[in-house]
Amino acid sequence: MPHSPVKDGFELSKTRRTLPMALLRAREAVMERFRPLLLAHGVTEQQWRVLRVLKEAEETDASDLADAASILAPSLSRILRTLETRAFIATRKDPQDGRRALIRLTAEGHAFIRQIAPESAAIYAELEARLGRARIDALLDDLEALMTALERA
Amino acid sequence: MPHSPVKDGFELSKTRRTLPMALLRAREAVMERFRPLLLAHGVTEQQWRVLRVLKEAEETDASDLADAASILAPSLSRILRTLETRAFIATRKDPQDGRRALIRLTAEGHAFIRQIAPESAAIYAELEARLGRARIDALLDDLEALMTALERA
DNA sequence: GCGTTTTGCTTAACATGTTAATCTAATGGA
DNA sequence: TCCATTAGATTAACATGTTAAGCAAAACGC
Repeated sequence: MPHSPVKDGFELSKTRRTLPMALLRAREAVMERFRPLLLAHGVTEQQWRVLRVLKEAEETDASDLADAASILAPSLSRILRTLETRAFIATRKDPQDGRRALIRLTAEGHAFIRQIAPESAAIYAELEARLGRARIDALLDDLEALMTALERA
Repeated sequence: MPHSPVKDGFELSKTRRTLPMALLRAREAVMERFRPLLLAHGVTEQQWRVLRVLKEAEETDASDLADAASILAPSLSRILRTLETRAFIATRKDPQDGRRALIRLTAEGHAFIRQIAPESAAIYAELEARLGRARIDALLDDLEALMTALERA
């Protein structure tokens, strides 16, 4: 029994023992291991997320991309501009809907991902080795369940 | 069996099914509920974290504060300037170590927290009601364990 | 069909995240 | 003591987070 929850329902919890803080710290502990790799290749964490999502989809519009990468639309606008400058992505207007922007990886974008993927996968494999695949899977399931439970107004 | 992990150890996982993404999305799902409150009171999430940490400590130096609030030193410098302008905190030099800055809440800072705390606690209580106290505690323990397992070079 | 509303995206403005550089105070070593 | 090193904090520069506006295209209502 590692904890003694002393709370009457009207006070703030200990900051450290709250979902937002715990999730933030845990994520930070994980990301810490990937940052050197990303920095060495000159991409931000968010740019890398966008590239990975694009790799998993042939072509997407900005909204789906933003949702899949968990990036807000304004940030995505800037990121896409950057990635287009580096020629990693190509953009076109949706012929069916003039408002939508369709985005896809270029050959350079694919090549860039191929260049980083092995190291990234190796880091993740090291995480799995240290934490255990089963524990990670269970945690991912729990997080998924949490989000499902929170879905609705 | 909700998932079929198809991975040979040399490819990237599906972006959505990774620890960084899952932790980010879960945190976002939780924070979403607190944002309206913080916005209404004119504080950012990070400023609120700093205030809460300060409330739990009589007086701390900037380093401990940054660590406890999971905020990097450069961000904390700017945040403290803002909070000092609003007269929520007071700063002084450590007499024993001229490099350290000691920070504490002012009466206004305490009053501000008292003003928001009930609503914040209510939102958290609603989270607990929806997710179950047991599940949240288990998740917090798992996240703590994850960080412990990742501690070391 | 036409004006209104909604949707997809971009800009703007300000706060924070992130890395590197800087500056001052304390520490260590000769 | 003196100098080099280290530690705590700030500043700088650029990218992203966040909210609010703005803009054009599409959908809606009559």
